[in-house]
Amino acid sequence: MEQKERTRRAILDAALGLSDESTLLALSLRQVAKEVGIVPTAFYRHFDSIEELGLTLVEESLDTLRTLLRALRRGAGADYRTIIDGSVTVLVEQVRQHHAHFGFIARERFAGPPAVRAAIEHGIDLAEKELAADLAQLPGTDQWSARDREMLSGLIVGAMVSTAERLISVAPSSPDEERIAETTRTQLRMLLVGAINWRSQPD
Amino acid sequence: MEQKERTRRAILDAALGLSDESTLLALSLRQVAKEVGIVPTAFYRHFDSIEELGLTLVEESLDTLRTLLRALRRGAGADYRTIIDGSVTVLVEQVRQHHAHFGFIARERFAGPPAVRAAIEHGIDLAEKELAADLAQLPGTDQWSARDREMLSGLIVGAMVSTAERLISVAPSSPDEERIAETTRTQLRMLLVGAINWRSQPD
DNA sequence: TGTACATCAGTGAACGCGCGTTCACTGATGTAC
DNA sequence: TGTACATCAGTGAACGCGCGTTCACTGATGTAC
Repeated sequence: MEQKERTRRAILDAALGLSDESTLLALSLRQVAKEVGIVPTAFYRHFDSIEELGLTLVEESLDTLRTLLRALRRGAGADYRTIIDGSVTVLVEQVRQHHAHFGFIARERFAGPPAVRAAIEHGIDLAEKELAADLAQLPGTDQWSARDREMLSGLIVGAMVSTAERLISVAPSSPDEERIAETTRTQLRMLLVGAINWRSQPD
Repeated sequence: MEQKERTRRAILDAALGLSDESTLLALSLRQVAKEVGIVPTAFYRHFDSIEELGLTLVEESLDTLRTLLRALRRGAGADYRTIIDGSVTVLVEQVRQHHAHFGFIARERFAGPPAVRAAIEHGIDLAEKELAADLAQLPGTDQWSARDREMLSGLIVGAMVSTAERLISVAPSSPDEERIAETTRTQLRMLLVGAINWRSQPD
């Protein structure tokens, strides 16, 4: 019974690894089976199709994303600078540890099978909405319209996503990684300066 | 001679259309030939491989992107609000007219063949650098460090890219399209408020 | 604890199909005189 | 302008290959008594 779970895990890992330099849509069942070391037909003992496997990987990857957001939220309450620095550190750490998952999301978000694309878009939307709700608890933004908070949330998530996309193609603990992290910190600071001064500007 | 050019164009358009719901890596030469209405082997009279065809499409798509940036630059000199509103209008217009090209870039940026990915990343980098150079001519930012201007440029290009990605999956001239445009305008305004107040903040 | 039986993960042969690529070809278009 | 010839875009048959999926199977693992 536990052997079955191990094979299932191996299939998921092989798919994650193989799709790394292409995409789910270009991935064949036989390639995956070969990589795992099972005969092609054994694949069907675990998944109905490559697409179903893909949806499982989306869930896993979105779980990783949610873990990231939860970790960020835990840092709230401190001053802006501390929040930002901490958030970026957590982001870098997560991308380093779950490299394959973030790469998977970046790739399949626009190039995956329709059901996979939809699931990812839904997950990102949800993340933006949750962040927007959290923003309501920060001093200053609590008096904004819900719409304005969603916009700021969109900008922040956008900056995070594009940072994650950059981090993926860079060696862990490299000078490149630190440069990207520092750029993101400064960008988020600039962004929050905008948010703080928002509404005090002429409309 | 002109017939050859027409077939070549038909191949490019067919590839653009077919890759729309997958990616270059999952696209077969025979599918393209069938769509164009030629025999598979005739493909070789125009391209050596699907990948070479892909690189041609990257060039075309990046050309579209550069046209967009040039149009944006023409609007500079006016006040911020006018620049932003005009830029977003141009962006929406371009995505509407060159839907296939922007979709292609979004998809192949992370999921395409390595050479295609590299060409797209290089094109976006270039766009960011050019925008950063333009920013130096605006009052206020001209006294920033080159690094800070690159960061702001990164944020703006990032917001533009993510807006384009959203626009792709939405009907032209729809209420959704207008909603996305308006969100982007507000986001860019917030972002520029941050830029204007930058450096007057404690460091 | 030992035995008899059921379950089911993984096997291996076989299928028809679409793939990229080769090759010798045909016949329309473009050029030289 | 008319003819003879060269070029080369598109054809069609053929190849070997990897694909997803079917099926009847084997033998290890897990369960009941």
